[in-house]
Amino acid sequence: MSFSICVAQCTDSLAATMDDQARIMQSIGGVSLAGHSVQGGMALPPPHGHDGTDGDGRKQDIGDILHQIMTITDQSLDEAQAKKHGLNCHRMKPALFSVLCEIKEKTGLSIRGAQEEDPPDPQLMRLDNMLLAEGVAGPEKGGGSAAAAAAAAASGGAADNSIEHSDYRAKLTQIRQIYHTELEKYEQACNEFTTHVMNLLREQSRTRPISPKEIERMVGIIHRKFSSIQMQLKQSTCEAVMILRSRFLDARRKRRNFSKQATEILNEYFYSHLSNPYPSEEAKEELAKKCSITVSQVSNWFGNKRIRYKKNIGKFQEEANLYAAKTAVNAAHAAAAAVQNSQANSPTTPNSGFQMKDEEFQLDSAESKNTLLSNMFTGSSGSFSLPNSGDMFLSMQSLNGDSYQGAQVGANVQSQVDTLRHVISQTAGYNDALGGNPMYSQHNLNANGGWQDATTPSSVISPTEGPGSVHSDTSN
DNA sequence: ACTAATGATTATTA
DNA sequence: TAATAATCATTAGT
Repeated sequence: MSFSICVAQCTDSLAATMDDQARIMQSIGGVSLAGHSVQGGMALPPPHGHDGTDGDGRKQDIGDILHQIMTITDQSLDEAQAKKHGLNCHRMKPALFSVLCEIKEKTGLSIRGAQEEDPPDPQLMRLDNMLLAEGVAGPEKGGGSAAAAAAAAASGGAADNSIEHSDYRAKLTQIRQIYHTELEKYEQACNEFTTHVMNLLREQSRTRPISPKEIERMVGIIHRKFSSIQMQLKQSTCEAVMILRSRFLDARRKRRNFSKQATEILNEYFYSHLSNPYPSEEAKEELAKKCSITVSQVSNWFGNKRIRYKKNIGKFQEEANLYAAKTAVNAAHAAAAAVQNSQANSPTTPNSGFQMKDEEFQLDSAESKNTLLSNMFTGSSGSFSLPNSGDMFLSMQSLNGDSYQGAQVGANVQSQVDTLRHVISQTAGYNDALGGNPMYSQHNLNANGGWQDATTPSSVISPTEGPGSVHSDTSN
């Protein structure tokens, strides 16, 4: 028992100085023997047996033996081996052994309640889960930083974003590597230590009674000690990951403005779908591809744009006009191409896709304006009522704006557009000419309330109210 | 330096 | 769950 305590203490010191195994290994021999002698001292006479009643030579003999045991560690290894051999062959050895067995029996220090402790430590589980989630533990995913770098290189504009990402991953890999090497080291040390202790105990079992169960228990103690060290490692690894993560999150706040081209594309889509600026998932993907940004960036952009547009429509008038004109020109080209091809339902040019969309947009916006008008008259225009009252007529005019665009396109095209419209309306859930993607989300149908009320796609012709007009809203 | 613009994040909502 | 609204933090124009 005392021996096991000593070993446990040793493992404590081991936790402190993992690197100095040899020293610990050595010390364990010394301490254990010393501890043994303490226990022996309780039941047996002291080494030199100077109790006055000592008339018996046997006791002297035992005293000598114990003394030798005590001093065995002070001698060199060879000497000690020889002494040990001598002791083992001593005629008193079996007697001493049986005495020890008896003592052990009496003191009842056998393995009691070996407490098969295996309630998985909740904290350890938490740590494990977190490490697993963060990709530190568990299977290596992806090609690590190499794959990240490759992806960054491949995706052009998105590289900026990925560079930071790969940086993060590189650091994570570093942590991961350290974690694994340390874990391996611990494992190895644990095994070495266990075998060492087991050998030691087996060796000692020749001089004192040690049951296999005790050895097992000892191994259990050692393993528990090592797993507590492991937990420390896991804990500090978790901390490191958390720190890295927080830094990365901070870094992620850094932003870069999208390229002019990207904003152009996004704005084009936004203003040509002003009545329902909610791109479907597919549309988002396409926009993301075109702009070399991620889908979530597209979502962010539209979220921001919608809210900012709605907040201060006046401010965006100029922009709206600009893009409306642009799309009108596009539509004109597309329509012209459609006329030339006179193949309304098999659009092959990229522009024809736009043309269709524009057509749809115009329909939409006309409708939305109508609903808007009725809403306005019933007095349900919400926060925009005051500033928009002036825009009312402009909104009406913007209906003409459509026809204005049509006029721009050319009256002769109008009939063709009409046939197109027919084709479109006939083709239930028609697809985008570009990739067969449905460019309109279902929001088209059910988003009337929120957006269209607030939105007042104002006149393309008249840039009436300047940006600084009296919109009650005060932007930051 | 100050401010507007803008991309991203967070909390709330339907 | 996606959209909104508010807010943060950086960029960019003056």
